Amino acid sequence: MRERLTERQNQVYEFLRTYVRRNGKPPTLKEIGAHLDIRSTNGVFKMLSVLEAKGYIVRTKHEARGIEIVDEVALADDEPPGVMMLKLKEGVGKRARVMTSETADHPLPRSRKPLLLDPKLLPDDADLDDCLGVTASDDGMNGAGVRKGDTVVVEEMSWKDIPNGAMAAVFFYDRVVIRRFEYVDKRLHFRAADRTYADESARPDDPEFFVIGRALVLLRTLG
Amino acid sequence: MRERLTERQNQVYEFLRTYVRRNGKPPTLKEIGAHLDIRSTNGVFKMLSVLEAKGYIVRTKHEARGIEIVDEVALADDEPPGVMMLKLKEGVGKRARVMTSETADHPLPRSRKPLLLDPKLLPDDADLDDCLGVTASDDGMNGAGVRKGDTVVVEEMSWKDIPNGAMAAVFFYDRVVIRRFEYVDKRLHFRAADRTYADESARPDDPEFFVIGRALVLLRTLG
DNA sequence: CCCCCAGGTGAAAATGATTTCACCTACCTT
DNA sequence: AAGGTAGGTGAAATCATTTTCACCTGGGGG
Repeated sequence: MRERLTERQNQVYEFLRTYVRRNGKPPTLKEIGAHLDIRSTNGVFKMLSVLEAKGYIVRTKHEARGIEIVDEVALADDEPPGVMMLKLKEGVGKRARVMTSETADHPLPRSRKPLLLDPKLLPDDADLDDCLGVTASDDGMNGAGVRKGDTVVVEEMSWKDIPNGAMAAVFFYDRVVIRRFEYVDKRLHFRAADRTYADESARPDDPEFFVIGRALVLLRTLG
Repeated sequence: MRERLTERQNQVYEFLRTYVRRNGKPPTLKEIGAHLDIRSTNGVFKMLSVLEAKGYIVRTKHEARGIEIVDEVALADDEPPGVMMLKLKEGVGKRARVMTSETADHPLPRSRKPLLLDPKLLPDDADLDDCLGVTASDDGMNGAGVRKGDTVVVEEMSWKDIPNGAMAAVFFYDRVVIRRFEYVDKRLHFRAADRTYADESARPDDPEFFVIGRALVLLRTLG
């Protein structure tokens, strides 16, 4: 396993990844600095040196944009229990923000494999930076067309911001499921769309139920 | 249609594409020259100017490796009755080939709006260049989780290459629908997954039934 | 025959980008 | 309090790349 990155280092790393995906080439030190508010290219330079030392990137000396991102070979036991990291293609000019595990109230295990998704598929008010993909782990929303194994793009947000009746991704114990969300009588309600699955409800502070966010897009591999 | 390239120009263009795919970034003028035996970077510079003028690349002035390969999406000007063009992101560089109407036996009206899709979602044997997105126009596959309005990524292919039992996108009269495909008794069979929809069958040469291709991925905007 | 075009050569000028140098500031640990 | 680590500032030095300038070449077509 590679040495862990600090939050700041991870910000640089994630910026590199999104930049490359977006622009087809690595950024310059100046661009990295501009996006992460590091005024001196040397600050960036040192940061990259650390990333290289830890094995996350490889650089070529003196080469313009001489950065290569090293692909992590996902270990079997490190595999995501239903949550993967989504990288969204966005228009030029928008700033990438990194969602670290610490940002969420719950530690969400993530895959390092990004998925591309066209932002046109998302509603305009969705914040691209807060989106991630989860895998529905049951057939509780079969009646609404969401099946076990489907990938669902979720905009991470507090349950407070999810409108009643919207579809949400929820951490139930240790699995991610999709449910119709409702907040009534000071309780969170998770309604399944299948008779064989029971509706659930919980107090907002119940640690066994964690609302990841609003479900936006469904992706399914057919065949 | 873009102006044609001369042989030499095409060599440069193809080199750009392969370089980007292999290295995750565009080459420098010197590198291009080295591979194509052009000693002066200026020779390369002019060559690139031509490619840009003809619309094959876009450059950013003064930027190191400031080359982008342009995907052509030349399409009919009328809006889609269920078919849109899909653009697939491949590796780092963008790539899309236009499936012209002439390629298919049937004229497929297409939207000008490309959609990005991560190739990881597709099976390895699928040819990215043959993929396009269609909109399911009925609920005939509801039982299989495909609903009216869903976007389905289809790999264009002859019905001869679609395995029995696979999901396929089919042009029924004037609408695109998804059905389970089967070729039995010298007839094409299209089976719905909903009792309220009848199964259909047709002779291979029936002009009213045109098989667009194999259904690979489902995309649905939730909400 | 002459002119134009695709393709080039070479070198110098002008930016872009990376590296090095010399210090600095929190914060955490011993 | 001392020392290490993560993250930074600024400017100068150096190397990388692009762009411009001036001029060359060989094969068509009028």
